[in-house]
Amino acid sequence: MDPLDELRRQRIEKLEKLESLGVNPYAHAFDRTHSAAEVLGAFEPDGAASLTVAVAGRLVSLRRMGKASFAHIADASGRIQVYFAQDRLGEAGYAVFRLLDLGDFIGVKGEVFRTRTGETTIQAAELTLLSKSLRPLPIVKEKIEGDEKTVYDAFADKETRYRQRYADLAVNPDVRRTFVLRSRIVSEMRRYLEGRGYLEVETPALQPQYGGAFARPFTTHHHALDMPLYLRIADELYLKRLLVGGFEGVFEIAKDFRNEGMDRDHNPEFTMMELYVAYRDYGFMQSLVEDMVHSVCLNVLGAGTVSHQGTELRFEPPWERIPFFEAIRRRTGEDCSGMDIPALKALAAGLRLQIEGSPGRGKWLDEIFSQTVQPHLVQPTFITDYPIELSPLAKKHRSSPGLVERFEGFVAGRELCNAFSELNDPLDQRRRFQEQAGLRAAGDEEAMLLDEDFLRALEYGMPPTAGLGIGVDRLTMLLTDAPTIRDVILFPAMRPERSA
RNA sequence: GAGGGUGUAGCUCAGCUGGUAGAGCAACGGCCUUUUAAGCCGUGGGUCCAGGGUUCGAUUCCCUGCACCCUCACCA
Repeated sequence: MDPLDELRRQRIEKLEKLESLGVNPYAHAFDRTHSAAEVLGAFEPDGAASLTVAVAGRLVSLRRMGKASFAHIADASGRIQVYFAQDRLGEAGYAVFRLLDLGDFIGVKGEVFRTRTGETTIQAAELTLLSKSLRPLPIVKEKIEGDEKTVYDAFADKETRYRQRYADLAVNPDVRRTFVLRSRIVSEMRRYLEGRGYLEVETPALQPQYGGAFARPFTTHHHALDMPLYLRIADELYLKRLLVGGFEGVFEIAKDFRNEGMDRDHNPEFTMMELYVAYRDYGFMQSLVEDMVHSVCLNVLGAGTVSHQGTELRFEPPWERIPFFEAIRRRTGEDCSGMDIPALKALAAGLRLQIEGSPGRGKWLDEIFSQTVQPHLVQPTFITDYPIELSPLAKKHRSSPGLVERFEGFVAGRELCNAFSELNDPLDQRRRFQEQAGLRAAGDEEAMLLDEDFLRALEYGMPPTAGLGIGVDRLTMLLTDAPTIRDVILFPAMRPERSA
């Protein structure tokens, strides 16, 4: 027999014994009076009144000693010790206790006391089995000495932790904490924006034509309409349509899907917050971003700085602003702003950079930037005023020809956000799309598609608008000190498991 | 996509130069009513990732495949 099956069989046998004792191994509900943490907070060892509580949780440690035992149960708030003694529970109750396994969910009712060694503990007067666990969780022993917590043989196998996140969460409280923080980060962003009058909206994830970013899409097929559909790679073009419609400030927090490589910064589906506001430009948006991110950091972590992978990141505004070409000049000593493709190619060769195919000027510039500048952008920094070739949806710079009013925020060498004064000139937008069509014809699979409906909307008229996209996963990585995006996505994309 | 690494019990890991595998925890049985990595005595548990090859013999050496991890590339 499969050894795991043997462990499961033992537990099923116990389950059957429990049923024969009249115990329902899968109860319908249990009324709690306290969480584990609340018991610890409420108990006054020297208080005159006794404290009787009902708590529920998963059995995570067990020390059996004949007719009395100690155990810990864990709920979302933490863990608390429970003392099971036959003379209190009765023989029938203790018989049920004997059939419990680590991992079972139980409810316990009883008086709180303090043990000889000083640990606040519930003396179980009643025990209710809430859910029998049939498969051994990698529950681990812990030793707590003062503030020192030692975990023995922690459940650490990354593959299993990602594939079976439920087990990871059940066993590793720090993982739960990360996802609580993620929720608070999103919640704080939402609160920040709602407090300033922005309207949260939902736009299509299934789109007849994708756009708003450079990426290959996931494609699917609508049977009833017998037509291809694409999962969105960005929200941008739909949100801008809403400004045509008269909304003056909208945002959307949603999944985007990009059919590309995966690494520690990329998951094929990821969460983006996009924001568009009328009558504003990218300068306004810079202020908004630095203020919002600082505010989120402050409200979620209680400080405006965070330690990320050993580096202290300081989010207090203002963030440094460096124009794109200036940033390259500082790193390479070269001013690329006037360079044509051969000159850029020569510079790239000098830097030992290579690009496959026959890239355009934008691609060369981007490559030079991302190799020479980006890794050095550790503290929050805005790179501003990008070359127009890189930004077909951004408005031309008001004073510098060849540039657009665009900025990207970088933190810890990673792109955090992308924003611009939105292009609202429909004739210019059409020309930019046509340039993209040219790149596409030349083999650039990620070049943008011309979107006639979007152009129609722009022709009706879109007010001057500032737009923003922030990577929610990346922001979460920064604020939770996560080294990889997989640590901030509950169920990250994985190759299929070998059939078990 | 390239290079490197890893894959052994439910979990964490040993296993030197080839001779069909060990530990701790978990599990099972026994003793134990204030323990806390509880303790003591005993027991069971393995397709050594998969498939080929070399060999008398492969967990070990070679090849191929798969998964995961790291670095680089791609993904601006």
